Amino acid sequence: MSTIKDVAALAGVSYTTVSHVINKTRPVSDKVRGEVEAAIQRLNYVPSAVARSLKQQSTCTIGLLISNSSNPFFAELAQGIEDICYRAGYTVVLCNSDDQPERQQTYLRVLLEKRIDGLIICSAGDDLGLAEHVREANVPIIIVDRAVKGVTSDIVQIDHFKGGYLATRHLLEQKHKSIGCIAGPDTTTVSTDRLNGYRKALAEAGAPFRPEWVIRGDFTAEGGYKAARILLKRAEITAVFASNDLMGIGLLRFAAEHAIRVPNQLSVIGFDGIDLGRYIYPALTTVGQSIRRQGEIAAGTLLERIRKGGEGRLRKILMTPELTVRESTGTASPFLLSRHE
Amino acid sequence: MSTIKDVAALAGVSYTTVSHVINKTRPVSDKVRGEVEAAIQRLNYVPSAVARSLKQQSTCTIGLLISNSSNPFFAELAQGIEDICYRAGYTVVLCNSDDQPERQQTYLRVLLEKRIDGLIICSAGDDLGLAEHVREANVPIIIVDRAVKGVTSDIVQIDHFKGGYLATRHLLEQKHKSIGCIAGPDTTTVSTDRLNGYRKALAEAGAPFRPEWVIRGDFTAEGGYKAARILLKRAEITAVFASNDLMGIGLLRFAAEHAIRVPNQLSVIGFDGIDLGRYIYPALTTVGQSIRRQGEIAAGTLLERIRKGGEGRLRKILMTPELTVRESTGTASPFLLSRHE
DNA sequence: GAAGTGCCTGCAAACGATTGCATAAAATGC
DNA sequence: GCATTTTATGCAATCGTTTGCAGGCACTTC
Repeated sequence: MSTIKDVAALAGVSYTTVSHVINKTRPVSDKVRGEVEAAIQRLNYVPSAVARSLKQQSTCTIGLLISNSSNPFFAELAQGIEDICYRAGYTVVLCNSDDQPERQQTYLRVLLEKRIDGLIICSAGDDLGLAEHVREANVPIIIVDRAVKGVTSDIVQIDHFKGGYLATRHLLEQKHKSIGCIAGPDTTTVSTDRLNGYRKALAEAGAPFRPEWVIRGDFTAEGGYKAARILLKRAEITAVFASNDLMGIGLLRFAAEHAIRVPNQLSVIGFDGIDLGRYIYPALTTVGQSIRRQGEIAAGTLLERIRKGGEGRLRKILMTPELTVRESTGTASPFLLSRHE
Repeated sequence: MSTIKDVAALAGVSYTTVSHVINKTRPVSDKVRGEVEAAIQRLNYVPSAVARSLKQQSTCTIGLLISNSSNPFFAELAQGIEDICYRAGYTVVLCNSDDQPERQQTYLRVLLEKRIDGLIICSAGDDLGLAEHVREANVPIIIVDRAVKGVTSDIVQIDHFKGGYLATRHLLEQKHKSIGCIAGPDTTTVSTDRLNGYRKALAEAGAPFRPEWVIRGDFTAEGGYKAARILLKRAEITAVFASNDLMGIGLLRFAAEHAIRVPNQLSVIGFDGIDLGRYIYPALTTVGQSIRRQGEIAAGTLLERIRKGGEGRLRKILMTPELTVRESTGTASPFLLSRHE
C-alpha cells in the first residue's frame, strides 16, 4: 500500500505539499496540483485515516452499544443513527452485548482503546459495572431509550410512563374493564415506568389493579407468547397492554392459535411502534414515536456535543409517545366470554 | 488522556517496559510489573489502538457493507457476523448504503481509509462502479448472499436456484396447478436465480409457465402487498411463491384484508427464513437456511483469509436451502374460486 | 537597485504505540 | 575469581500523517 511519501516522490514534491493538495488546506499551484493528482491516481493512493487520527486526536467514529440486536427496535434505531452519522462523515461501530454484562464491558474497553469520538448506549439498565466504567470513560455519551443509573450524560428517551398510561387509557376508552399487562423484566426502569403508566390509567378510571393480571415477559415474541398462555387463562380479561410490540406479536400469535378473535374477543396494544406492526394481521395498535427518529435525534445530539468538545450542560430529551390505532384494538363486546376453552 | 509515557514516568521505568507489561511480550520482574500496573491504575490509562494500528498495520476491524438494513434478513445476518467477530477480537463497522450506489462508494472509500482488515459485502449486485473499486481495494473480501459481477473473492450464498425450485415443488406437491410468483427486481442475479428455480420446477411437473403470473417486487413488505393486488386478481391462482419472506408477509397481509383464507384458499411460501416468519399468523412456510449461520460462516471465512494474509485459493460456499413447512401452505382445494370479489 | 509584498513550497517535529538491538546486572560454572 | 550465560531493562527508529515555521522566487514600488 503506497504512502504519501511515495506520491511525493513520484510527483517530485515534498509530502507536505501532497498533504495540502489532498486536504485543500493551503494554495498549491495548478501545475503541481496536477502532478500530485496524477501521482495519486497512478499509485492508487488512499490516505491512511489511522495515521491522520493519531495526529488529529479524533477518529470520526462513534460506538453503538446495544443489548440485543434481535429486536427490530434496534434495527430501526440503528438505521436512524447510521444515517445521521453518514451525513456528518462519521462511522458507526456496532457492538451487540447480547445481554451479557461481561461482553458489554469488553466492548466498552475496546471502544475506548479505539478512541471513538462518542458513544451511544442503548442497553439494559441493570449493569452497575457499566455505570462505573462509563463514568471514567471521559467520552461524550448519549443514552437512548433506557436510563443507566449513576451515569450523567445526555439522554433521549420516550416518556415510558406516559406511553403506558396512553396505551391503557385507550383500552379503557374502548370500555374494557379487565385489562391485563405483559410487563418487561423487573430489572429495567423502562418496564417499571411503563407499568406505572398502566397503573395510573387504571386508578384514574377507578378500575382496580390486579397483580395477577400482570405477567413479566422478556421483551421477546416468545416471551409474549408464554405470558399469553398464563394471562389468557383468565376468561375475564378482554384486553392486554403488552409493554413492547414484540411481546404483543407473540400474544397475537397465541390468540390466533387458540381461535381468540382480535379485536372482537380480545384487544391488544403494544409499545414501540416497530415498522412490522402494520403488516401483520391484525395490524398492531401501539404507542410510541418513530424509532428511526429517535435514532436520528440521539446521533444528532451526540454529534453536537462532540462538536462542542464535550462542554455545555446535559440535555434530557423526552419524546412524547403517540397512539397509533390499528386493528388489534376495539370495543369490548359482551360475547367474548364464549372464547374460553 | 494519558499516554504510555505518562505511565512510564510515574512508574519510573522506560516506556518500552510499560509496553511489554501490557502486552506480556517479554519477561518483566514482579516488582516493576507491580509498579507499572499501579501507575496504569492511577492514571486510568487506556492504550491507544490507533497508535498500535499504525505501527502494526492492522486494525482488527472489518467493514460490513449492506444495501438496506430495514430487511430483518440483514439484522439476523449482522448478528451472526458480529458474534464471530467479537469472539475473534474484531470489531465491525456498520455501513448501510440504503440502496444508493453513490453512498456505497463513499463508504467503501472510507473503509479503505480506515484500513479495515477485511470487508463483507452484502449488497445489490447491480452496481458496476462497486466491482471496479472493490477490485482495486486489495483487501480480503467476502460476498454474502448476492453475487457481484466482476469481483473475484470468497463468496457464501444460498443456492437461490435450488431454493426457488424447492419452494415451487412444495406447492406442486400440494396439488397446486396455478402458481404465481412475486419475483425480485430484475437487476439482481439473486432474483433471476430464484425465478429460474421456479420455472424449472414448473417445467419438470409439466405445468406451463405464464409470464403474467410473475410480478416483480422490490423485496419489501409493501412491494409484496402491491404485487398481491395485481396477482390475486387472477382467480385461478391458488398458490404463490414469494421470493423473499418480507414480500410473503405483505402478500399474507393483503390476503387477510380481503378475507382470502390461507392456506385454505391460497397457499403462500416465502424465501429466507427470517425469524419473525414463525410468529405471524398464519406462520409463513419458507425455504432457506439459518441466516445467522450464514453470517457466522461469512465472518469465519473472512477471518480465516485475513489470518492467511489474503493468500490461498478462493472459496465458494454454497448452502443448501431447506424447506420449513409451517401454516401458510396446504393442499389445493376446489372451493377456492369462491374467494373472488 | 534595494526593499517590500505575495505566492509557493519544504523541513522537521509531533501524535502514541511496537520492537530490534544493545547493555547492565545478576547468576552460574569451573 | 574470572568467563559465561541468563535475566531485566532501555535506546531509538519506525508506522503515515498534519502543521508551525521558514525560505525562495518573482513581482511591485519608490
